[in-house]
Amino acid sequence: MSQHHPGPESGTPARAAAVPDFPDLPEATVARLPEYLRALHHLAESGHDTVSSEGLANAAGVNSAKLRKDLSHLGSYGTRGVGYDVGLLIDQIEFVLGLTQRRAVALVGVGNLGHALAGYAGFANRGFRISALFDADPGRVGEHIGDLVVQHIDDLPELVEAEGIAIAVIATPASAAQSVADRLVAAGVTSILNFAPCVLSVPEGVDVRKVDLAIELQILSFHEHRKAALTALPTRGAAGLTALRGGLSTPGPGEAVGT
Amino acid sequence: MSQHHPGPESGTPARAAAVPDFPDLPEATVARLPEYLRALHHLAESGHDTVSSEGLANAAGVNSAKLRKDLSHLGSYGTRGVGYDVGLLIDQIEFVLGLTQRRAVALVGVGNLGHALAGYAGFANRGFRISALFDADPGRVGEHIGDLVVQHIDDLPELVEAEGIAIAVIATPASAAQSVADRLVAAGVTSILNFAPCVLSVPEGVDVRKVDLAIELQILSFHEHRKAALTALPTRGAAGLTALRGGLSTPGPGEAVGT
DNA sequence: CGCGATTTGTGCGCATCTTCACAAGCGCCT
DNA sequence: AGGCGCTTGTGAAGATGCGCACAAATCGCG
Repeated sequence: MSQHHPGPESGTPARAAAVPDFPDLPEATVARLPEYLRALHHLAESGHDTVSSEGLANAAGVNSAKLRKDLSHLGSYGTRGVGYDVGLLIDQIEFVLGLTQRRAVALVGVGNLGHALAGYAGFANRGFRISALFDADPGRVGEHIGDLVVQHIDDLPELVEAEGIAIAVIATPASAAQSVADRLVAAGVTSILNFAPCVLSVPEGVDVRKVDLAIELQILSFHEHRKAALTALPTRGAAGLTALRGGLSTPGPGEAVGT
Repeated sequence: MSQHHPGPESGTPARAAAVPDFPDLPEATVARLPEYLRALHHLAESGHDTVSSEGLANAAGVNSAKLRKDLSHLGSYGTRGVGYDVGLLIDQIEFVLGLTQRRAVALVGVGNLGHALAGYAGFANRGFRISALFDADPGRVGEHIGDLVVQHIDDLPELVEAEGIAIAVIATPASAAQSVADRLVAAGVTSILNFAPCVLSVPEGVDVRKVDLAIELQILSFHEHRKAALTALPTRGAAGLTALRGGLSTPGPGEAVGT
């Protein structure tokens, strides 16, 4: 995974326009690159050297035209008539995402969810290293989780500095989240992943992404409600119900609905 | 969600827009309603009876015009010159989201993450009840978590039927996720929240939402990379760096960077 | 009873995102 | 060498979403 991106100038011919490599990608594209990356690693492990846009698009669950346009923003790394070089594309995407070196991440809040996140192998496998755990509860400080020890949140500044942490995860109750965010920012953290169900207010220049598990379920609930209304009401809707409940025998060509 | 059909006229009356209670909300609106709902409950607990679009928009972290447009899709539940009735709005949103009755949810995969999700209070507080836990590992079957007992996944069909489960959460390793999804669909589940880092293929009519924790971090990593490039390069960029790292003393009026 | 202050609901232009469709490029085969 | 089939990269059209700005509606007050 820690493959090196091609040398600054050597190797491939000069990047079109890529001055210091900052293509200013559309947000929608950025959000999909990690999915492509995961699919590419999977392909690489299966022994594929090249892949067509159609093949990669399938593996990533998107439309092939969209995938090509996304990749075109990174530069021209495909070969017409052939496809994309899997290894090269992995390197390029990892470079753009800033994953050429493993990033240190702090995790604040070692409760129910925090414990699970601290032990989640998916982070370690995909470019990150949980470098420090924090909690405000003195009863939890000192606890060992994996090969880390829970620190008191007052020690945040020193550890952020020492470990070179720029990204933090908040897994505290909502009531504590804003205060924690303030302290993280004060300590120098510039990106926050927030699992607490609340809105965070942070200074300009700090990025916040939010994951709210209940919200995801509520969105699904809406669609359940809608499906129920559609199959119950329309007189000609009987076919709809049959299709819904009966379609299970053909799990093949369905569509996964993402993000 | 599940595939819009571009062919408007033929086939089903797809454009029939308004089923009595079904406003055909834009997806973007649906995704925000839960956030409004959370903010409204918070306001209600603080004793507010009414709230202006500006106030609610602040609490939910969105633009007030956007909020008004979102709510207008539900109908006219505001009073000009006054604002929105908090209680009424809560009822309306909960109805549209299908939360008027607590929904039963199945959780498959009682590993690291699954344990945390099973114990997550946020589900219970916001319209859901985890009604059954499943795992494929016989070593885990029978384990007590909260007041539930882990069932073997072979018992899925009976319990889905008995508990009236329409929504399921997948918290298994990626390698098992597709197979689990197939079995869920076969058992009658029509909405899936997938925590496994892989693309699920499901029949039409089944909704899938995906939460990939590593992807969220990778998106943040991209922005970190970009910020680093921007502050390192421009000669006059010293100011930018100062602003970034030094802005901590004024955590007040900042903006959360979303979506 | 009418007026001004306030706030909703929405029309409209702009931006972003998606999808189609096709020319240009590449490798292979004859 | 030349033609042929395959795949990329992209222009353009369409869809969706966003936010401004303002008319319409309501309340409270003199």
